[in-house]
Amino acid sequence: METARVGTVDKREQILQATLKLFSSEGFFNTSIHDIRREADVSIGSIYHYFTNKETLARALYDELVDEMVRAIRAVILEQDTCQERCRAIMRFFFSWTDSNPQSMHYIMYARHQEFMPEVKPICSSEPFFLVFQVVGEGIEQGEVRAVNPAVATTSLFGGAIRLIHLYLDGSLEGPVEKYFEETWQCGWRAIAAATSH
Amino acid sequence: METARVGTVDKREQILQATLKLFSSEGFFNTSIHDIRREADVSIGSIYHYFTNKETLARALYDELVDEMVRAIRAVILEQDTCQERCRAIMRFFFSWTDSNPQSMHYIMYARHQEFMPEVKPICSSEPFFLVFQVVGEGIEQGEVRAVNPAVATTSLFGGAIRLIHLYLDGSLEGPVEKYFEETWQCGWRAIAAATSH
DNA sequence: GTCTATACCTGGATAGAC
DNA sequence: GTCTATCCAGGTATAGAC
Repeated sequence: METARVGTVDKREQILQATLKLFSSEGFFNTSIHDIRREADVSIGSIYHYFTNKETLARALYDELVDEMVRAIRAVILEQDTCQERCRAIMRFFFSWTDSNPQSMHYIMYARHQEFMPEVKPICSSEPFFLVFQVVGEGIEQGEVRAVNPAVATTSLFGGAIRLIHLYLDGSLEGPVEKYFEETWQCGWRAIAAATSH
Repeated sequence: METARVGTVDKREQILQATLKLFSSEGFFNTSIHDIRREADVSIGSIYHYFTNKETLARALYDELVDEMVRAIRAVILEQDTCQERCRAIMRFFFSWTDSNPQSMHYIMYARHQEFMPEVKPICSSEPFFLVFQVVGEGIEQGEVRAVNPAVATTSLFGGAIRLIHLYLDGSLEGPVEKYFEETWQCGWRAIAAATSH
């Protein structure tokens, strides 16, 4: 962690950036260490100095991005009070992050992580999704959300947004994706809102 | 196409079945031709007799499954009259197909096809999804569905279902997935139904 | 049409100089 | 810490017998 940061950007970060670019556009398996070496403009030796192998590199990148997402969701939960406000802010974050950082979103949401990181839990049962699941679960308890299965409620609320983001990341939908936010949110919330809420 | 089918199951089919099993569980890149050879209990020579290369094999499997899906959706469209009935039947098909044929569903919906079939269109812009898109679009024109962006309407209606199916295929949700159908459908339709419809 | 044996090469990882 | 050169396994695809 305490690598020198003298003037030039540190190499570790350089490598991670190149990796993100290539993994998100070409995929893990279509990206060789040699490709990363070229893109990052470092030597193979440096890559293996900072990361023990290709999988570790993928994993480090994944963990950083998941962490970033978790921090954002946690912040939202602290700032907002009701389930509705929290979910709305979380969905907005997904949209704005997609526009500002499509590669990160692509890598985190789209890649089949288990195919190259056997030990990692599927993204849908990882921490960010668990947080969202909890928020929705509380909404059910409070009566803000209709009494349906919590998994169904969560997927029904966010499924549309995620699907739309996939469509965009695929190139099947023109961006910026934020312009679809309001409508998507309205649909999602309508799907699960308790009768009193709308 | 006109391969002999004398008594024993033809080898082409044997190979496709083995491929489906391995690709859906291990992924395209983690499955070698040798693995397929072993699983299908044929020789490498046979595989290359029926398929020019690994990518062609993946593609043939993909095309067959997409075709099956398209036929099912087409049948639904013929049988049902309203947008609501059609969408409900299509969603039901997704759920029941997931239960009866999880490997096919996994391969068709989950794999990052573009990573190994560069020329294939992303699944969300492929024919089955286009059919669904059309059905929803007509629903908007007929006033059955609220006047929102058609892409938003389609993803809002089916996003929850697809997400839930992913969750199940990931092993994050216990099956059979059909038990979640009714609730998921209600949420999905509620998301986009015109005011008069419910 | 089916098989085995093998050619060939990509690409992950290491060695070791600086 | 950074680099280049190199090793070597694994995997796709082919050759050619039967």
